[in-house]
Amino acid sequence: MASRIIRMPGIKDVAALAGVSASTASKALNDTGQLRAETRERVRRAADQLGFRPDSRGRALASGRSFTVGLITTDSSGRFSIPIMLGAEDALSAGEMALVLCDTRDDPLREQHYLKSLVSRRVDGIIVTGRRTEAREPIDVPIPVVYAFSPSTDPDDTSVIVDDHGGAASAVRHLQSLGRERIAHVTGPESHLSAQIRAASTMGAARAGFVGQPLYGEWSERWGRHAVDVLLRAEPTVEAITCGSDQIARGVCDRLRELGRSVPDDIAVTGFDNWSVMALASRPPLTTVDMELEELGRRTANLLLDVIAGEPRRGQLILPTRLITRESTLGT
Amino acid sequence: MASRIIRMPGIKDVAALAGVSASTASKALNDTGQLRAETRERVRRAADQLGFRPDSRGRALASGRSFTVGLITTDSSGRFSIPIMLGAEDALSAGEMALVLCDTRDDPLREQHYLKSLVSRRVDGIIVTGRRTEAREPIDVPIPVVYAFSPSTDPDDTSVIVDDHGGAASAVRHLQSLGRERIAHVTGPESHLSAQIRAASTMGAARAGFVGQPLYGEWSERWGRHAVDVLLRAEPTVEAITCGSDQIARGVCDRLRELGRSVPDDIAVTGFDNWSVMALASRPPLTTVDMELEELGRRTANLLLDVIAGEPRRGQLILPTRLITRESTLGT
DNA sequence: GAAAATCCGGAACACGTTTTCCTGGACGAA
DNA sequence: TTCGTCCAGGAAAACGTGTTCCGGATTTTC
Repeated sequence: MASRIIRMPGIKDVAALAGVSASTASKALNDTGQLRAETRERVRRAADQLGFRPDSRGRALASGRSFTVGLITTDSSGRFSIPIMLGAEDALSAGEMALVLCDTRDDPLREQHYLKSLVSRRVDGIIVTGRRTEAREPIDVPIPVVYAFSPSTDPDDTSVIVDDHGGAASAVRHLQSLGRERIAHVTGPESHLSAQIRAASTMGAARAGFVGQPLYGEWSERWGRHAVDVLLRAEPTVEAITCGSDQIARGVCDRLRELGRSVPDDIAVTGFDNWSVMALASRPPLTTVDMELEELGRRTANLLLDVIAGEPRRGQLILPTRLITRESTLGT
Repeated sequence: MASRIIRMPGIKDVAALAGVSASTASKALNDTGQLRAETRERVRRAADQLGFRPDSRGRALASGRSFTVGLITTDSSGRFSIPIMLGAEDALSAGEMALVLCDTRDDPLREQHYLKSLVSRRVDGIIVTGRRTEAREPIDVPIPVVYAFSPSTDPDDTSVIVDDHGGAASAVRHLQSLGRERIAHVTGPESHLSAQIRAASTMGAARAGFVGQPLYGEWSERWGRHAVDVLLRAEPTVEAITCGSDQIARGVCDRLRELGRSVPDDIAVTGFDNWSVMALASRPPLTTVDMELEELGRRTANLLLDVIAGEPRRGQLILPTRLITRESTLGT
């Protein structure tokens, strides 16, 4: 149990114990000013002895910075924003920055509430992230902002986004390198930008080998299973299916197995997301495109630190994806 | 783009614009002291006009509180701690408290680092949560702490935990109410406390109807599928299988279907977690035990607020689970 | 009409740190 | 000796609030 709270030692207590003034103690602990080495050491020992931790509220006030950044996410369930968050937190904690979490639950009112709160806290910067890859309206605050995953509609804002285009193309090229030419694509709702981009990019990379039209549906295993029936009826000679998500790909694999088609011997399958609970549990495990969201979070945080330091990097930074190859294309 | 950062208006700017002193402005905005209504209104208008947001660093310093709580989690992937976190954040944001996120990634060194950082920030309180239900060593800080999901080993600490016992029993009672008596149990590693408790509780509730021994394995679909083979060989007359997780239950359903057994007509199945990506995608969708982790997060946060307010609630608070019934026991 | 009560608002301080400026002493050079 | 230089450390201000105390002005009471 935490001992009864008395009072935490302040720098004045340290100074008193070391027999110096508060300002001298500050200099000693921060390696600044002109002090004898012996004095520095004495102050340090006093600080250690008292378990002194400088009060960052005072420091924040004096330095004009709060050493805090806010993370605004609209994605409560967090499939995408959680890894981004963790990456950002990782990068920030290295620099003694803290990250305060604000989940708006897609409610504009809550978003306003959080923005006011963050401004009130004089946060050094804000990271904005969302569930979709569609550009979102920028937020209006007199504080450095970087957008992650969902870019700002203002091209002058700083955004870090996933290379959906390259990701989809990499899956196709991988299949082609395995000798598969006749490629189909099953993905989510056509209203989703990421579905559109992945589909367009797949068609572009597959060129003449692309069979039929992209099959738009929903981001679910059920749709993946159903799409297989639709596809095989129309295009029985298909050699590979790239999917817009791992969920869809898993449904595709399940249905193919039920129909007695071997994956990948008869038909190779790829997913998108590298969502381990889907990609690894699928039978067979999925070759899939990893968006490297944690790295995206790290990059976003570092970019934000640059902006805070006064080196604004305007525009969109597009991060590469990584293709993870597994049995659904390689076999055992 | 955020307009160039000039300087945020302080309370002195508001005061100057309203033609009063800073202290008067403070009183006007905080509804304290003795002021004419007219003066109050004038100050408020000035504040609005300037878009004044009080600097919470100053406020924190003056009030002795930071209006911030830290959340320490060891669970980077976040299956369990994410909903807890969101619930806590929800409860805290209502009280104008911010939540700073600290993911230790199970590294004691990082944990120490974060603790120092939180103490430095003079956080008002700390929530500690983990991946397992095993009790964990308490943290040593002169700040109010509440443990969520993973209780503290010190029974005098405040912990909020899930009623694994009641959850498992509720699934069994549900099956019994449907006329199923011969019940088996498939769960995770015996080394996991939650697996042990759920198994013991299942056996206790099933009484004479319990068939064989609990099947311990791993938290995976693969194990669920395999366990079905083991179970049916030894106990062909089983009427229902309760599982220690939704992943296992999904594997069980898949294997039963492959073997031509109908769920639930031949054998009913229940899961644990209500992890929607498993429970809803399973064929059929799973009757399962929801641990209500978001509510747990909310309760934890509110408890912490109580402790901060000086009303310590010692000991373990065990929150009830909720049984979600779906087709895997009810049929269509 | 004078004393007392009431109301309004300002000055000063506290919170904990960093930073700027300044002073007193030691020392070397002329 | 005297002046200048350099060094070690202290005093005070600054950051932005909230709060306590106090004085002046207005109203009430006798």
